[in-house]
Amino acid sequence: MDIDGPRQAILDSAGHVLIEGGPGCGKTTIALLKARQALESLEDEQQVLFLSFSRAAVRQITDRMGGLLNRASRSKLQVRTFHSFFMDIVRSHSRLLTGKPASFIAPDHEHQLRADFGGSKEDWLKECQRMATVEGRYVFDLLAETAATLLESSSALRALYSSIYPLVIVDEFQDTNTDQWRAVKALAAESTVICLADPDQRIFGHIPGVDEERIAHAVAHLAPATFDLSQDNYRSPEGGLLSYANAVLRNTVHPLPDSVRNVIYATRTWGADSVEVRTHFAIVALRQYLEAELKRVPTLAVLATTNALVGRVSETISTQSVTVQGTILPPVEHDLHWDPELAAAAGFVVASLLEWPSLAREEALPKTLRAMANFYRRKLAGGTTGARDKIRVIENAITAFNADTKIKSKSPKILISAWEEGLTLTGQPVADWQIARGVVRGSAELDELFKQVRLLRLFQATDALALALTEAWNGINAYTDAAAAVRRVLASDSLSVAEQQTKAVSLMSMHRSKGKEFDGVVIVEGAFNSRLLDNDWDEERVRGNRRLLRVAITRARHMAVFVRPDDAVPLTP
DNA sequence: GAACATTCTATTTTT
DNA sequence: TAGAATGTTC
Repeated sequence: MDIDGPRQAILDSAGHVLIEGGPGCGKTTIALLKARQALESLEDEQQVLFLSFSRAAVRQITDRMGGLLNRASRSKLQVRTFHSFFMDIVRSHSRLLTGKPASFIAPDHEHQLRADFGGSKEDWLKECQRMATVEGRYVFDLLAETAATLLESSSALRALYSSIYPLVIVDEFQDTNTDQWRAVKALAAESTVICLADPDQRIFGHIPGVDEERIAHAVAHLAPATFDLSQDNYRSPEGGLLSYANAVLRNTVHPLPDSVRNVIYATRTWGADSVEVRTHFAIVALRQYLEAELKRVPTLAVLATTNALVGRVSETISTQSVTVQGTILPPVEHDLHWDPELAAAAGFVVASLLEWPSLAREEALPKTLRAMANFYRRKLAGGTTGARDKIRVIENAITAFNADTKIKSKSPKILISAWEEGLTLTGQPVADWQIARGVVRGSAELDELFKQVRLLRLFQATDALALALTEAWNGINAYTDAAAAVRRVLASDSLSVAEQQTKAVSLMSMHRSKGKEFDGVVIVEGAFNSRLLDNDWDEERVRGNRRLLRVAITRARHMAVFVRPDDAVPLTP
């Protein structure tokens, strides 16, 4: 990167700084250079703090750091998520507020507690507050608020953190929520703050506390030196992708550049011409094209507005597809970036089956049914209200089973007759897993479980699972405590794709793609939901989706392919 | 009380 | 297409 006029001015400025600019303009790079410069004048115990939102973003920044900073500098630059920074503050100082040592409630545990608690959203928030103040137990959502309150209420604490971190860099500043901003503001009293922002990448406005006016707040409160790098583009300088993305954002006329292609499907057809198969086709074609252009294996992202559509595409491209013209599309190996908890919950049901041969009927079946009820608890926590009925039905079945009265519902009946038939396991984990998985079929509920369990493969869990199960094999006919063994594997970080080497093809929601980049992206639009634009939407929602589209298009370095229904609304006039 | 059939509707999320 | 809401049948 050239250090031009504005960049030199950033390096020379002494007070708070606001750097604005679009995707690929080099905000992060100049911030890292600024950090490198600041590090030279720091005392031994002082560090530079770089705050971002997700672990994926932290990793991205850390990777970038490698080329710019030497080892000594890197160790003095703390790149962290807001959550981990706030968690440290709460852990170390929350006694000031509650007089109790702090402990934390992890998200999956919170889901469980939430499902057991029942009650409305407001009641649950009150309960979280109560757990925090009375018991010193914090759900993750309360970390920012608590840390901000601590920093605001204790000048000694502010002084302490500002002395350790004289320079604080805040990434994606436009999406900070009220509490994150309160904490930053408190630190800004004595530390220098650098905000990196792009108002047009504000795509989390729907989250409570995220405010359209955030950048204006910062300007009013910090009076920062402001720099605009929006003219620069280091990501896709030749392809016209950024200028097309900006035209989509502003709804202005723009010719379709060569680096943007459209694939159209018929709204009312299924099977060979469905969105999923057309997307499969687009992925294969784009991969082939870019591989020839770049002479290497390209990285691709498949993006949609909803996780549901992303999941459907994942399922389709996992197996061979046949297009309407009869072209055979091979399965595409890929990473699926989304919450694996539901798949894990389904996995526990299959795991419980692996214990069957060594357990008594009275023990085995309730265990499996409870695992099934837990699967629906997880769904309930995710917002599917219909899951409540399913849980009730399963619990009724457990009661009836224990009382030896007639069971009415279908899924428990299927499981019971599967038990009667007996399950023959071999000691080979992979084969046995498939045998057990095969039992989970035949009713709407079991089929749904089966679908979810299949997704576990996409979280790269199979190797770890097989290993854990090998150890759990009792040498005769069953896996001892298989459910617990599987739980250990799935609960460990082995499922978080972020930690692993990424595959060439990644599937995720557009929101998740923020801050990442790929050689090519496939942007998928659904026919019934997951629309990119819709004439029925109000202006606010259209503006929001145009920002989201700009983020999605600019993830690509070389090419973006749209898969859209034939009645799609044009992106530019 | 549970299953099945019918009709209507349709964001986004990190730790 | 999936999910929710509602109605009908056993």
